[in-house]
Amino acid sequence: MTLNRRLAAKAARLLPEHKPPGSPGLILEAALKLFAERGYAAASVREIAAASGLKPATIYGHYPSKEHILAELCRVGHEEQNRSVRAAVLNSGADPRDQIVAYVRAHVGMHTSFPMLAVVANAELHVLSAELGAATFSLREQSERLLGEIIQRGLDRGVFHVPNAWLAVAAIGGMGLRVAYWYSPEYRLEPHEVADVYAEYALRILAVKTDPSAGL
Amino acid sequence: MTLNRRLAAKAARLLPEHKPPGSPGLILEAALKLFAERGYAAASVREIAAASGLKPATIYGHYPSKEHILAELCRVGHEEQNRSVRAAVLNSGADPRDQIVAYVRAHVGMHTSFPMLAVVANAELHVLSAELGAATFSLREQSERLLGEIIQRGLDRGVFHVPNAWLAVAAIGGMGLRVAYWYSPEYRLEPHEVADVYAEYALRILAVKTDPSAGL
DNA sequence: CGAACGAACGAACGATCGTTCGGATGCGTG
DNA sequence: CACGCATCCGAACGATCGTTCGTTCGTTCG
Repeated sequence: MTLNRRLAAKAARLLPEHKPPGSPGLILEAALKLFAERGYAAASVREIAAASGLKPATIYGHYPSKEHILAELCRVGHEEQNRSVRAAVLNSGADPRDQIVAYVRAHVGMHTSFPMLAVVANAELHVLSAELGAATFSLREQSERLLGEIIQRGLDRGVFHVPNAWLAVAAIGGMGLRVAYWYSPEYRLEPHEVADVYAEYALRILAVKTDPSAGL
Repeated sequence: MTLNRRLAAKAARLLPEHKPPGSPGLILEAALKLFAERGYAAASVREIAAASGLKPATIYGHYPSKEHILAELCRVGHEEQNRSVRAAVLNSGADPRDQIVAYVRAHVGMHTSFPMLAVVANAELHVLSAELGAATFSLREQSERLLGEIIQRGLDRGVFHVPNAWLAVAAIGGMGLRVAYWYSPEYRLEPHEVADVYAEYALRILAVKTDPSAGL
């Protein structure tokens, strides 16, 4: 179970709208897999090239540097996460409880659907220079603030009960983040099962009074 | 807030009982800081040597390889974590609820007290060969199994209510893990505050019926 | 047909990597 | 003083790193 691998997922996955056509897309996909499995610093441009069916020199015809490839992956990952949770919350009505459920479901869903993208976008982000990471930092802050605002609204309305809104953000965000490392499609658990259970956990953390007849 | 750093902590911390005297201790401490901030692959032996006040060649008089230094840090980190949670649980009586509180408090306490050690021991573990990582893997599995057994006992006794014990382990463990990345001693939050709140969150995740008069 | 162009490549650049080796230095013990 | 022993270091090893340069190739378009 606890194997000597960084994450359980074995295949890189990139949405068509985030994967440019042709060689740039192949490069991005190969880099995603290598960055996720070995880490940015331990993955060489030569390995990325080989995995893309190209030669190292060709990479630089499509990306100015190795760091730019990482920056693109981080941006894409955070963009997908931000887009996902924002859409989910907007579709969930005005009740903070529904919004939390929508947010956590989308957040966890992102980490089960794109585990490699999530791992790279979060664990390798610190490598980026302030300039190359600016877009990603902004997206990350947006998502975090959205969760914070939902929780604050729930507190103001008296439907949530936690001593510290920020600690709830950290706890709910943190447990979702970790999913990307252990989730594998060949698991006994379907993505929606994980998402549903984690959404329930989030409600419990926030001490929402639930219908006892709903059972476990 | 969301700065371009891997973790918020700024100083490496190593318990005296885990820090060998003399140069080996200095090397271990310097490597801890560099591995935590930049990652194992991005930190060079020359940097570790400079930070220890030594020359690169001297490192190899105390450790056979760079990987052995990481292996030692991972082992120390997981040993401290394992020792801490085991002691806490043993001191907490037979009630699974008390055991969960003790476990989570110790677990979170480890991540606030030794954030760099926790980050390195968890995020860089995958680098180690099966041989060099064996001791660490064993400790990690022990800790995880202990948490799983506590939760299972609580389920059997009917004091916990979750649909899936493993998902609860993942959620509770995951939210604690993440603390090491954002916690900083210069925060407004004391370590015990974080630990107490997270212990409460764990109880809520497990749907323990608490005294409503206890407030938030 | 021939000019223009983007994509891909072979080869090499300087830099840095982990690591090794032989020797210098200091110190406690005979 | 002479010795053994551990510590430390200067210098260098081969390997690999990210990146660049000049060129070749196939396609497109006038």
